[in-house]
Amino acid sequence: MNFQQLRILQEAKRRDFNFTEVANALFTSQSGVSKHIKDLEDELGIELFERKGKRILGLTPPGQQVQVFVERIVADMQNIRRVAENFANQNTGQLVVATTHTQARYALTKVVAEFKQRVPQVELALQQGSPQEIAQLLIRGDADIGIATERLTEMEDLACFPFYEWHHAVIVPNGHPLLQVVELTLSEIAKYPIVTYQEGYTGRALINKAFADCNLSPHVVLSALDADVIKAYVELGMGIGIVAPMAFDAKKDSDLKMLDCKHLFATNQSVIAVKKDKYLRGFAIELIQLCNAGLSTEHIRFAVEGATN
Amino acid sequence: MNFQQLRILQEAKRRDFNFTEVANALFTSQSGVSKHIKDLEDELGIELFERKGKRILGLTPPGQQVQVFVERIVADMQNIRRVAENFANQNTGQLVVATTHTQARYALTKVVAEFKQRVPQVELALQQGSPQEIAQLLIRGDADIGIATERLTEMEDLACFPFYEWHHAVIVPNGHPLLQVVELTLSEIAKYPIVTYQEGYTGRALINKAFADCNLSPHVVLSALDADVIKAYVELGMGIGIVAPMAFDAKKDSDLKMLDCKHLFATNQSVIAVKKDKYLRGFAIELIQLCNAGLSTEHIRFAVEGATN
DNA sequence: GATGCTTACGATACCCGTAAAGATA
DNA sequence: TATCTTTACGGGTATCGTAAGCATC
Repeated sequence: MNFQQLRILQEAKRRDFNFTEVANALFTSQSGVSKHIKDLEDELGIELFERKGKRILGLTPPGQQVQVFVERIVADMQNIRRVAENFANQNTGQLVVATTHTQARYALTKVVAEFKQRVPQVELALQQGSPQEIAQLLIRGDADIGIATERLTEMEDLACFPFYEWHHAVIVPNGHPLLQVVELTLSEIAKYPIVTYQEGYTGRALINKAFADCNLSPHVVLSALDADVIKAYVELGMGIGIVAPMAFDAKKDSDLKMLDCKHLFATNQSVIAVKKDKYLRGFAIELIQLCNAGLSTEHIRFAVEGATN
Repeated sequence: MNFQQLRILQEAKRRDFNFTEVANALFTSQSGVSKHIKDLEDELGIELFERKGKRILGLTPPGQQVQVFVERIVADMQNIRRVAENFANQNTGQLVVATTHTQARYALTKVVAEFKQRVPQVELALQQGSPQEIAQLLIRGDADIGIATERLTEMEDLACFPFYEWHHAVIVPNGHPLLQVVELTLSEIAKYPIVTYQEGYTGRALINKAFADCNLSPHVVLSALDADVIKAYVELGMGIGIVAPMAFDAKKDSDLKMLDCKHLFATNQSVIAVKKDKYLRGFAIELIQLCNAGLSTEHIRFAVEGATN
């Protein structure tokens, strides 16, 4: 048994058991992959892959159980490398932050600027995606830190820390009749066509829920991934927008007005997430603390690594 | 990075950083050990061992952090092997049960007999030791299942299941004045010289505590590891014995009488312990269920492996 | 016929062990 | 001086990649 064999096992599952792709992904030859797997199967005395002649269909039951440990071994190897890098080059390296457009564009700008000033040598990569994609990236080990508003807290394998709370706000073009309304209500809002986030993004679920709880079915004429798109269409008069308030800039968005709606929508909790059992380099913890200054290094490490026991 | 290097790291810590011993333990050469470590240090770009010239003193801080992951990787390799064996040879293999004399001699006899009948092919090894030694064996992965009365539940890295409960009993030679006493009390017992278990064994702590709580300081004339020794000296008239009741056999021990003392000593809880994150083979779970029929396979697996998340 | 797994084989690199050298107590 | 680590070197083995063989779709 050696590491290459385990890496191949892991990659095989991720590449849908196509050994050719596995070989490419690991920069080696098809035949090597094939042989490594055969060797491992011989050594263990069991078949790891379900075969139909020379076609691989999937994992056998023992193969599935083995896979669980393989994943952890490969992750731990990376942890060892990360520990070493952390000591060898204190403040150089790569940090991959998986996040949504809203966070990257508005909430994280200050954090990123501050981070770059503190550890300029670190190559910071903002990887954008949906919350589900962010979770995937974290769990597969392709991203170090995930930041989003939805779904991350539900994942068993992620450790989450609070980032900040916010409420959706309504944006309307200048001179819109809603600006005359004294007490804004959901039914008032529902009278107008709405432009807001796609399902699964930036608290859209809470928007749906707020209306559903009042038995209202608003007319969403357009949904988009980010507030910039939403604002553009609101400016065009396609409807009123429901966005995250940090996306509104009174100066730049002078053609629009924002209406506060704290009382109408439930609280959104943006969170910072990390895969459990992952070794975090010093600057990764620094970034988390820039997001939430109340988190001590010990607390973060314990939540992430202490979960082992 | 390869497995041999990690095995060497692990063994180095266990052998107090004597590379010569490490080489012997792993059936390889000194020089190989040295080179492997150097290679790994070069690859990681850090020193793992604190050196004074050519003398190894211990682990560097990064070395200590690396060690944590090394331990888990090596354990997971064994888990993979165990999964494979479990599927390859359903009911053959080895099962190491670490336990104390009391459990091995009295509580486990039925369990072992039943187990041998069910899976005769499994080589069952009863490894005797103190509760502390049992915990060590489990944590180092040298034993699969631990059974004892003390200290195992306190260990963070062990998953524990209840086995059975019991209370200490007093044994006296035939015709002993204590047999005339109607209501047995601790102060009555404390009048006589006592023969009982050594510190750390078979609930001795609870015996001490019971007397201490009553401000009594009994005269323990002899302490021994097991009840057979204790009974022998009670028969010789050296004093009265305090033992686990399962050690008393009215027929065989016809020279002795047992006095029930449920009301005098606190309850002892015997437990079955397993190292967390360890893959248990089918017959290991079977043995646990023979000890405690109320435990489902799923419950056991979850307590041991599910603790990962 | 195209894709994809397996087997065969030769070159290379890696690992191991013997032996000598260097360092520490 | 005895113990223990490091370095040097040669033999053996395992790994890798090219290429050919052969199922599956």
